[in-house]
Amino acid sequence: MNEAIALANLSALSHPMRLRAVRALVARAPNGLTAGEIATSIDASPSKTTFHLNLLSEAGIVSSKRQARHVVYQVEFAALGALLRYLLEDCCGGHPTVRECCASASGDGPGLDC
Amino acid sequence: MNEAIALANLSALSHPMRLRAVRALVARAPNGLTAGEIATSIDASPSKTTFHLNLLSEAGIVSSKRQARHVVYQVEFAALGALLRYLLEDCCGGHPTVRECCASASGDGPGLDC
DNA sequence: TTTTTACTTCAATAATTATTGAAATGAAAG
DNA sequence: CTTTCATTTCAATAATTATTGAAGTAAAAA
Repeated sequence: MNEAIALANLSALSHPMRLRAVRALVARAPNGLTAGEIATSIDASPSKTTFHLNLLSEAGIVSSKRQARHVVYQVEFAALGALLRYLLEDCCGGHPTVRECCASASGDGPGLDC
Repeated sequence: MNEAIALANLSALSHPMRLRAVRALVARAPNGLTAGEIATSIDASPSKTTFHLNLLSEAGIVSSKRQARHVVYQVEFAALGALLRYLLEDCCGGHPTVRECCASASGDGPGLDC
């Protein structure tokens, strides 16, 4: 992970349709969803969906493979993990406040209002 | 944290100057930096710097206060923590792969290549 | 109280990003 | 081999975001 990749990742996630697409894919992991299913779930036209999925794909946040007439998209958890790690470690300097927000998400730390 | 705030946060971070400004502020936390020092450190004109700092400020990622002739900016770690938590928990569903990338950033988990 | 320093605002322009809808492609079914 | 389905591509347009530089504001120094 480096600045350029992190920026591409952040840009890719910073659009409502794309963030929703990612969440839909997370909900259906590890099987993924077809482009058409994603289009339906985010209520977007086919070309719009392709446009946004391409950005996510170029950023490495999703991958795709053709299956017969469908194209199945899957979320790349490792890419998201790398982005979060970069933000936490390289951008926030591993600051305790930030680290504890991530830790408290797993229910083990003290309850913070993150 | 909700989708709209998360999107504003992601947008705010997805510009090279803004991400660098945040990193510069993290490096100087908790004291912060003046607008002029930030401008110097990211090599930007005064108005450009104000423009970008305003976006970060509106997103809640930085705060500012006037001190004599200077305006001192500080990074809001809680906001960054809330964003990371939202991404980890609400967007990634707390998926182990993502969680472990954050955990391994603190050096305690198994070494993953995040 | 004029000048200097530090920063912000504003309006014009440039650049990037997003949307639209029609045409094209790839793959299977008839 | 034509048709249908699923998706992508493309070109035109719209919308948003970023840059520029000049003018304005706030605070302290001269």
